[in-house]
Amino acid sequence: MMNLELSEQEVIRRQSLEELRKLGINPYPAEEFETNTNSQEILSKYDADKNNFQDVSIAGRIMSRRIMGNASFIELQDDKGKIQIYVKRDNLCPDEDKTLYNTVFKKLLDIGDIIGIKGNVFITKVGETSINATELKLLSKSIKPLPVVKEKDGKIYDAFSDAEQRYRQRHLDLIVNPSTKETFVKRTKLTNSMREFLNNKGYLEVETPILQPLYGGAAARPFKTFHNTLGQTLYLRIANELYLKRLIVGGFDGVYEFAKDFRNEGMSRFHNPEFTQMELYVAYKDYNWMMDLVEEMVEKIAIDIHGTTKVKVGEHEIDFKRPWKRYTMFEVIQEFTGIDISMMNEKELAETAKNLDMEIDETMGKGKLIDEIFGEKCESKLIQPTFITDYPIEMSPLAKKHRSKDGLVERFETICNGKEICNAYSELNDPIDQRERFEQQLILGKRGDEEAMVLDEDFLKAIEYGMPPTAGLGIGIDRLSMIMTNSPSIQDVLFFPQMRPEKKVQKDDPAKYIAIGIPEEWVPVVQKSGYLTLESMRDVNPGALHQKLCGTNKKHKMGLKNPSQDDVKKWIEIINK
RNA sequence: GACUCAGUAGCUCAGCAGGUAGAGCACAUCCCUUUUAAGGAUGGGGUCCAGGGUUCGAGCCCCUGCUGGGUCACCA
Repeated sequence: MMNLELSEQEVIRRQSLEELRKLGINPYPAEEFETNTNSQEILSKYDADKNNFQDVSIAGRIMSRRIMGNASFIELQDDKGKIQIYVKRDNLCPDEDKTLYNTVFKKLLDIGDIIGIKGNVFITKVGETSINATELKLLSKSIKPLPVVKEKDGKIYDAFSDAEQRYRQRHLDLIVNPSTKETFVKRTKLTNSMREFLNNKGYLEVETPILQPLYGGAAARPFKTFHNTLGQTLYLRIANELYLKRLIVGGFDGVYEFAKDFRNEGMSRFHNPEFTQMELYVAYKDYNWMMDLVEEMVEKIAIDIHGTTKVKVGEHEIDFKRPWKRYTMFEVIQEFTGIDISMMNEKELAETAKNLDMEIDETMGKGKLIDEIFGEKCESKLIQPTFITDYPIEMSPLAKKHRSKDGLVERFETICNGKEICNAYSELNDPIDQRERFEQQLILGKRGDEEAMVLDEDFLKAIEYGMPPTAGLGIGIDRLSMIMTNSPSIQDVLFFPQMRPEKKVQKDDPAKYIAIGIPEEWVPVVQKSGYLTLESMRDVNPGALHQKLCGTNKKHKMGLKNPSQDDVKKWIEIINK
């Protein structure tokens, strides 16, 4: 009997599975299949004159098949790429028994199956380096057909491109779209390169709590959870800043963490509810020093990934070569608007913003207005990596007051491709000042600012013991990855971006059908005919239903004995009772 | 959250002026036998996202919802 839930191709593959078993072939063998090379190595190092690679063992997934009489070609894809396998009947089956070729290979294997191949490398008439298979072993049977993508001269045909499917079924995306794999390899190179850089400087990689009794270190709304044993509300961290600073207080001079942070806010091309930041704190340094470090580090990353400081991103070429431009906030605003706002008071700033066609409201203070003008008129125009320094104090409750400029803090952000990629301060280590800044945040919070920071008594206590002057940095790994991989969306650099869960179709349990007298074997037929719930059958015409059911039975060659019209009528009567 | 576009075969996509649902690849059967996104022939495969409405008749028109993309807003 056919399984009505499955597509025709799935049914055929399951049948193949059974036939393989009948032939004594385990479609899911347990033992190791030892490989001694991979596609990339063969393609780059095979040399016909040297006659190397004459005893290779390789494993991977069948991506295409061109089957002919007694000689066929398949494309095998492994971790590193694709290579063509030449399968000739008499090479694979030198003996009388040709079952492995005629039946197993030709009939029972499919695109998507994972196989092991042993053989020797040669170059075909057409000039393609290939493996002549002398052994073929099924390693895992695929019972769901893969999207089929073809490619010629770098041109992709029938691409698997539906964004929803690519994100929800990332495994398929990875199998079928080599560029997806490349993106994630680059992302890992990026973090490896950064980690190597920081380790070489002697900084210590640490881990700090993700579940925090208070959330701090950034302005954002948190995810809230509950610990049963402690009977306590906990928050997923929005940042790890306050914990890393405690470690600086504790006497580490340089600590860093690659941190997954969580923010309960909107999602977009640039925002995922969980994202990765690298935060670094170094004692006895200031923000000027940190700018030098960022330049050096990101330049190295670009070279490690691309072999050059120049990276193509969308329509732009971004050059990470040091030194990068540095502007103060006031300078950059003057550059892009022609207006010097450095001496303006709140009223004048509001006036200026209005003249620049910006929407403002009364609640905006001086700092917010400056930030808005920058965000609106400058940020998106900064394509090459650029440091913006000296932010208004209102926006930065954890940054040290500027050594010489009133009303500002020692803070910089790095803007690249029109987006912020890092944020850094000379960290505030004056405990009295810090307390006052928190208190100002509390006032904001009471006024309804949901992102205002909460006062962390434990943290204050820690820095009261004395925190050395410290430079701190947060760098957005996802955003930097987007730039380094030329990805337009954050979803492209996260293996499993957050998605709304797929809604399941509502379906009644078979028992409910059986309870009203429908024979068990008819339940799938009824559901296949479109009646997924008993309720949906309430108002149907019994005659029509009878016809439909018999039709489904016939169409799908179920071979069931049709119910009588009376039977069907009775079912509906029961439902309507 | 707002606006906007989209959802049709396993995959990529057509479909019109409302009139029996199409192509290529994939799949099956047969022929060919060193091919390169595609050798040839034949064939099977659809809840046209869901639910309502208009209509003699809806994949198409209208309404509601679901899911996704894009832009904007909050934000990194």
